[in-house]
Order: sequence, then C-alpha cells, then structure tokens
Amino acid sequence: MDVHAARSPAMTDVARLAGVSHQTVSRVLNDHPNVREQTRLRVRAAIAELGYRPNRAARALVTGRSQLIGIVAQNSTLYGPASLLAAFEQAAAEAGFAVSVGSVGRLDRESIAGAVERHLDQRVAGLVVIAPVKSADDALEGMPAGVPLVTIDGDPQRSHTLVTVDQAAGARAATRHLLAAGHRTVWHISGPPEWYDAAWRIEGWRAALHEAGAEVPPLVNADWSAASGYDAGRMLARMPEVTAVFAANDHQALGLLRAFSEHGRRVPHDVSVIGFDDVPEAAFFIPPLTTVRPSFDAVAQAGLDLLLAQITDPATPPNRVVIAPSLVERASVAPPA
Amino acid sequence: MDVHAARSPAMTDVARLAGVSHQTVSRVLNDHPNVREQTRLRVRAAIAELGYRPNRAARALVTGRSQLIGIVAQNSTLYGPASLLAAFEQAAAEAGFAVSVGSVGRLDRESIAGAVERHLDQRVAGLVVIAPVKSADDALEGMPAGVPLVTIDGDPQRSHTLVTVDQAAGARAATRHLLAAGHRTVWHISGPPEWYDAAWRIEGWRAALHEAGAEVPPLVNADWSAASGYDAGRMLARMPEVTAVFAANDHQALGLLRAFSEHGRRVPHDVSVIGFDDVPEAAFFIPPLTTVRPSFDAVAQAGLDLLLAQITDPATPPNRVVIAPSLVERASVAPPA
DNA sequence: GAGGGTCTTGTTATCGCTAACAATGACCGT
DNA sequence: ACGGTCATTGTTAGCGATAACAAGACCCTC
Repeated sequence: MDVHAARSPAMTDVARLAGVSHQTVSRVLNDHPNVREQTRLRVRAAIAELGYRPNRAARALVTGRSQLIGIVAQNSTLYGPASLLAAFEQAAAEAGFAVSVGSVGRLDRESIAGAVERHLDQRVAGLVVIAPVKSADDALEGMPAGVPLVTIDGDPQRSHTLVTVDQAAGARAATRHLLAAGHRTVWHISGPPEWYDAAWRIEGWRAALHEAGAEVPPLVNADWSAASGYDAGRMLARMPEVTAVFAANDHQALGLLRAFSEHGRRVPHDVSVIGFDDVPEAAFFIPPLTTVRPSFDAVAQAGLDLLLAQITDPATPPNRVVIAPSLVERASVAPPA
Repeated sequence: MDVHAARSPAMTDVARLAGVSHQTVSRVLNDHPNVREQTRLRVRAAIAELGYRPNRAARALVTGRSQLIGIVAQNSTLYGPASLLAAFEQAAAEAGFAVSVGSVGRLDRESIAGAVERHLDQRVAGLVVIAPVKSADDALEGMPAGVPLVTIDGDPQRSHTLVTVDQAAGARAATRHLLAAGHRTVWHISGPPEWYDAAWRIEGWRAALHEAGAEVPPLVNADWSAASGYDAGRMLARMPEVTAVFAANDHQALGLLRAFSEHGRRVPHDVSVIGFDDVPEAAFFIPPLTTVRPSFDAVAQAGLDLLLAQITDPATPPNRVVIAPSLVERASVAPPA
C-alpha cells in the first residue's frame, strides 16, 4: 500500500507506462482472449509496478453490475443465521466477491423489502436472503426479475432458486433415535411457528411419530431462546410421563436441561433430550447434548454456487439444493428408566 | 419496486419530468441551500413519481467516496465479534450507510491487509476493524492516511481512533467480587494471549489480586472455546485449593462447569465461577453464570459516531472512547465451603 | 440607473471504466 | 496478387452522478 498515494493510479496511468491504450489494459484485466502474450505481460508488469487496483465503482457504473453480493439477514446473533453469514462471507471472498450485509431488525415484509431495495441501489450482482419466514418470501415476490437471487431455507413452493437444510429429515432422525432408544413417544418444543425451519421440524417430528404408530403429544410452542426452553422445561419437568424431548434448537435444549436439573429430573436417566444446530458449546452442556447438525458451510457453498451460476448466465433456470443434516450422538439420550 | 423496470430511471429522467436540469435534481437530492422551494417540490414530486433512486456507483465514482462502511472482522461465530457486527450493521443502516463485511479467516498481518485493501478498492467511506490483536494493528500502520478508521478493542498505544471495552475494569470487578465473597485467591483461565482483550483481562485480574494482597496463582492459558475451558477445568477440578475461577469468556466457563460437574465439584458450593460476555444462554447454564457484560450496542454506537465524525470532517483528531462493562450477578458465586 | 451583490438555474467537464466499432497488419486460399 | 478472415490494438462514446463555472434574474445602494 502506498503511503503517500495522492491519487491512486487509474487505468490510463497503467496504459501510459506499458505503452498501450487503456482499453488494452482493460482487456488484460478482464482476461479477454485476443491480447498478445507479450503485451499481456507488459501490462501485468505495469499494473504490479504501480500497484494499480481497478476502481470498482467505475466498473459498476458502466456494466450496471458490481462484484458485490448482498445478503439480507436478520440482525441477530442466532447461531444458525450468524453461522450462515460467516460461511457466505468466506465463500464469496474466495470467489472474488465482496459482501454487503443488509440486516433487518424484524422479518416483516417492509423491513425485508427495504433491505432488498437498498441493495438494489448498490447494483449488487446477486442477492442472498436468509429469512426463512413467509413475509420475507412475500416481499421477494415484488422484486424485479433479472436480479440473481437465492433464498436460504425459504418456501419450496416459490419459484426462485433456493437452498434448504432438510429440516424434516433432521427432525425425523432425532425423533426416531429417541423412539429407537425405547421411548413410547417424544415431545417437541418448537421454534416460532412463522419460521419455515420450525414448521418443518414439527412436520418431521410428527411424521416420525406417525410412522412408528406413537401417540403425538401436544406441541409446546416456544421461540428460539434458552429462556423459552427453560419455561417449557419447567412445565414438562412436572409431568412424569415425559421421558423424551426433541427441542427445535440447542439453546432451547440448554434451557430444558437447566429446568430438568432444577426439578431433580436427571438427563438422560429420567428424560432424554435432543437439540438441533450443534452449536460448538453443545458438547459441553450437562450432559453433552445429542443434536442434529446441519452443515452451514455446505449450505453457504451451495447457495453461492447457485448464485454465481445465475450471475454468469442469467438464463439459468431456478434450481434447488437440499442439504441433509446429520445426527450427532452424545450423552443426553438413554433408554427410559 | 417496479416489476417491469427495463432500466431504472436516471437523474436526467427526473429532470425532464420536472422541467429542470439534472444538476438541479442533484442539488435537491443533496440538500443544497440555493434551490427555490417551488422547484424543490416539483423535483421531489418527479422523484416520487418515477420511483427514482440515485445510482450509488455513479456517485461514488465522481466523489471518490461511497456511502459504504467497511468492516473487517474475523470470520467466526465468536459471540463478541458477531454481536459487534450485528450492532454495527444496525447502527450504520440507521445512519444511511451500507455495510460491507470483509471477513478474514485468520487475524494475521496479510489477511488483515488484504481485507483492508479489498475495502479500499470499493472506495469505502470509512473502515471499522474488529481485530483486537497486534498483527492487525501492524497491518493498519501501512494504511494510506485520509481514510476514516476506527478500531475496536485495539491497542491504545496506536494513534488512530478507537473504542474499547474496559476489559481490565471488568476483570477487576469479577476478581474483586470473588475475593469479597471470601475466597483467598482467584484462578484465571485466559483467552489466547495475542488478543488484547485477553491480555487486559489478565491484567485486571492480576491488579485486583495485588490490590487485595492475594497470592497470584499460575495463569491457565486457553483459547476462547468451551473445549479449552473444559480441558482447563479437568485440571483444576483435581486441585482442592481452587475455590474460585474467573474465565475469560462464558463459553470457557461452560466448559469449566461441565468439568467440575463431572468431577463432582459442585458450583458454587465447592467452586465459584465467573465468566465474561454475558451470552444470552449464560442465565441458563447449570448453575446460572455470574458474568461480566460489555455493552456491544454501546461499543458499536460509539464506534459509528466516531467514524461518521471523521467522514464528515476529515480533520477530526484521533479520539478514543472507553465503555465500562457491568457485573451481572447470578448463582455461580458463593463463599468458600 | 449603473455597479455590485445574492439567489437560482443551466452548461460543460469529469470521475474510471467497458462496449462497440474502426483500423491495422498478418496470414490464407485461390 | 487479391479479397477475406482473424488476431490484435486503438478510438470514441457513453454509464450517472457531482463540481466548477457561467449566466440570468432580482435586489440593493449610492
């Protein structure tokens, strides 16, 4: 980095030094085929000598597209979205794209639409929406066609490209695991019902119970927080017939563990618990938590690949990729007493 | 959002509709004083009618500055950095700035320098660096002057503007709290030593012990993970003289609790534990964790304010703001048995 | 009423790049 | 040797905004 840089060098500076026209420099930069090897090298040398770096704004202006990918996500530290965000940044950086984050406070239609528009102002090359709720999908309906778009864990009914974690499969695996351990049935603490993730986990749980001919206990509604898991746990702890609980995420499960511990119900001896997400701390809960691990890296990579395909070729048809989660067995599951 | 938008309207389109020159439209947009009220209204109406939104790239090209703030942070889901990131996005959006995130895999000099350069390519209006390690500060030394810059939890020795959480004060408060409960001394599990946060927490812990005339036990080194806390805990659990531990973050503390639990050492009856960060789950650990809460929102707000001041007036002298953390008392501390 | 200011508006140049087209020369086949 | 293709390079014209300057209208003062 040049310390005294009064003005950073522009393409014409490079051209002058290399003894070519600025257009030739542009061609080298964009890997156009018809440039003599010798010229290419001379230009490259000049670029290196001046420490030239192209001005993204100018390029964006003329092409109408930037090397910027916009991500719309909820402004939160929820583990899932935060992990996805990090994974996306990583993958995008490797592909030479910058990432602009438009976080929204709430996932309602207006917030999402506003964030999308702000990104469109910046002429983003593509948009990733991590907002697995119906209102977000509604907001996306109004989007101008032609902007590459990938939604994460969105509604499969919609027509755009999307990447989803197979939430239902994860929930089924968790529920079956508990049934296989000998439990007569499995209770479920759900996430907020407007989240598709939550809805599908409920669905998978129900499906596994039906499939096994097990009774379906009432659904316990909660949000994603440990506090809500704790509240649910205080209720369940007083019900001796509850011997197995599948929580919609690990934080809820933590709250559950705490509630059971307070009420003297031992996990897994008296009650078995399974979570979802495999947060890094899950292995250190008391007891270590059996949970379902979605691969956020795989989701981000797939999402980015689909997005880049659309950016490269706008005619790419809508596509979808489903990522299978895996069950991570730890110590929070045992046969009923 | 216009669905059929073949090309989004430009300034000249607005000008034509309003019957003025494009320059007048520009003046209205930028709140220049010398525009007749009547003209202003006409232009505003035309803008609204066309749904015109200025092209950021064009503006960035001519002004050399964008309405973009770059954030350099480690690509991780560590609670602190992730929270800061979220808080910054929030604050920046409110100020009308977009946020571009350049995450880095590692915090070494090259990675940081690369991320900074990528942001500079985009002509960011300002830069926030959340990388509280020495190598990051070194990388920043080479930065061209004139780019507004704020570092978070950086080295106070450096000359640029920075916002820090008073880590030492937080550590002192935690240590004093344990001493006040009657413990003869307090052990400390530290974060990675190259992080300033970790170093200051060590310093605060030492200072509090000295101040009280307590013996300073050997420092237990760890990283920020629950796993490292667990490893440290397995060692400490076998040492009966250990009755109070201050962990450098909540995740480590979780690992500690787990290790103590496995070894039959009850918290807080046999050992007291304090963490740092106040992650949302801390209240649901077993037992609920007493911890130190830094206000990430306050840090982000202060950081953004300082940055905006520099953007508005480049002559603003370097400044620094220190945010005081607070102790959150829960159930993991008790007098020694 | 002439000179000088202020307010308001328009004209032109420019930022740094890419797209489209033009120009040059080499090579080819007949 | 001559038109035609191809590879290579240059020239020109924008993209959509702001900046700098110019110009006209209006007001004031002496």
